[in-house]
Amino acid sequence: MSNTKPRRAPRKAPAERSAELAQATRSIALEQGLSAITLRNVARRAGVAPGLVAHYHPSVEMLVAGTFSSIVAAETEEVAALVAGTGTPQQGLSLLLETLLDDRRLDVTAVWVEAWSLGRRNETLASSVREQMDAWQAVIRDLVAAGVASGDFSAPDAESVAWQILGMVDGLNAQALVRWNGVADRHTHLARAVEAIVGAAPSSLLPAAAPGSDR
Amino acid sequence: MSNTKPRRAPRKAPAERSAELAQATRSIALEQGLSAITLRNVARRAGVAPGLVAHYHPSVEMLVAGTFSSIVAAETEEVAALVAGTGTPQQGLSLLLETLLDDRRLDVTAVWVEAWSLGRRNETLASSVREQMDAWQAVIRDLVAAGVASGDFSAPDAESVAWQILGMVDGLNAQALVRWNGVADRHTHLARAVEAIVGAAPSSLLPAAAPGSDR
DNA sequence: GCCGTTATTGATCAACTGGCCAATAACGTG
DNA sequence: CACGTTATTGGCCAGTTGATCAATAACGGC
Repeated sequence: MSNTKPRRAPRKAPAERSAELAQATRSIALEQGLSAITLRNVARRAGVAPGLVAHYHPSVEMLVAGTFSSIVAAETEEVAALVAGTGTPQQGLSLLLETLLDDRRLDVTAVWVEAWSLGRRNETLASSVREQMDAWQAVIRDLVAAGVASGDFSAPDAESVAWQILGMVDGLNAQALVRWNGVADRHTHLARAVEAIVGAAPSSLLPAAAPGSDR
Repeated sequence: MSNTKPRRAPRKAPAERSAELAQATRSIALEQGLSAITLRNVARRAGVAPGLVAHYHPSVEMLVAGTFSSIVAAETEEVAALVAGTGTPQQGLSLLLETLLDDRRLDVTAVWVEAWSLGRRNETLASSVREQMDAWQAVIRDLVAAGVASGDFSAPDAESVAWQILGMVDGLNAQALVRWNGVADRHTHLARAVEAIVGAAPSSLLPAAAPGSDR
């Protein structure tokens, strides 16, 4: 009753308020897209006045770029950590492909695709996009290089092959964004394609056999 | 001197004016993106008053969707015709991959990527996107099916494989949009990957040998 | 407890958007 | 030649956007 109209947001430490705004902005980007990041939208979700958002982020362009980086960097680190816990390079690469094709990451894919477009008019964002693409490529490249070192892969150029794999994954995900239920066996086909370009043995990148079949 | 201020655009036949507006809109989309399609932008480029654009296109949403379809359908037909003129399925598929990775088509790729994002808020556009993706997939699917029929390919599911190839190509192109000079040997890697998923002989999809080497 | 610092507000501004419409003028049919 | 049709205009409206700023109020050091 009494707080149906909270006239003024409680004063908070800048670090705390800044974190709140960042979280509000991230959730908007994931739910409605990067282009839904406006001073008023962010302010409404955070429960503050529009001017306060501008106070913390004098430029919306930078807020968009920072939010993009925050979202995708978190995913990169998460997947990299996941893959780092596996044994052989084949298992690592297989798990990486399986994870990236997971439908639950479609919201992040949407952010990627929108960033590619918006980067055309927002140079700050474009720079962030290139940075984050480099980070992704490095994860894959290291994995491929490890496989080459162990003799499991035979790709002569891990750098180039990593870009190629990244591009394929992005394309398949973007496609799933529009035609979510179109393709069957995405993972199987992708695994075969990746085996070919990294020079891995056929079927060596297919998902681990069904649980219980080898025990 | 006399025509520095043409007060009024000459009255033209509706079909002619409509074609002019369509051309103006297409050029804007290719140069500045689909989101630059506004009543005033189109009017300025066509040399008419903003109201006239609204007169011919009561809904901007539909104008955007129509322009998207016009641009990408032209490309699909062009490439389909090009491929239809080749001999074997291998040659056709190889030429298709080579053509689609051509840097000169980046402006069309940008339109594709933006359409994927804008389709989220423009249902008319989203519908057009699905339609044009289907058209692309059909071209590839027929090519793969022809190869299976001739015994050159062994893909069990041309439908699914075609979607996969389309996704890969789109992803690599979108990547080139941002990192235009990043990857070397894009075509070679892609050809290997496609050979694997269509079940073609190794190197059978590489570009035709250097002129003179086999003659 | 006083006071400077600053977090927070809400209004305002210019610039843009799509859509609408009365007025104008050029065309083709009669 | 007259007249109805309609291509074309330009202004208007309500909505959105990012940015700015004076006013307010809460915090923390003294």
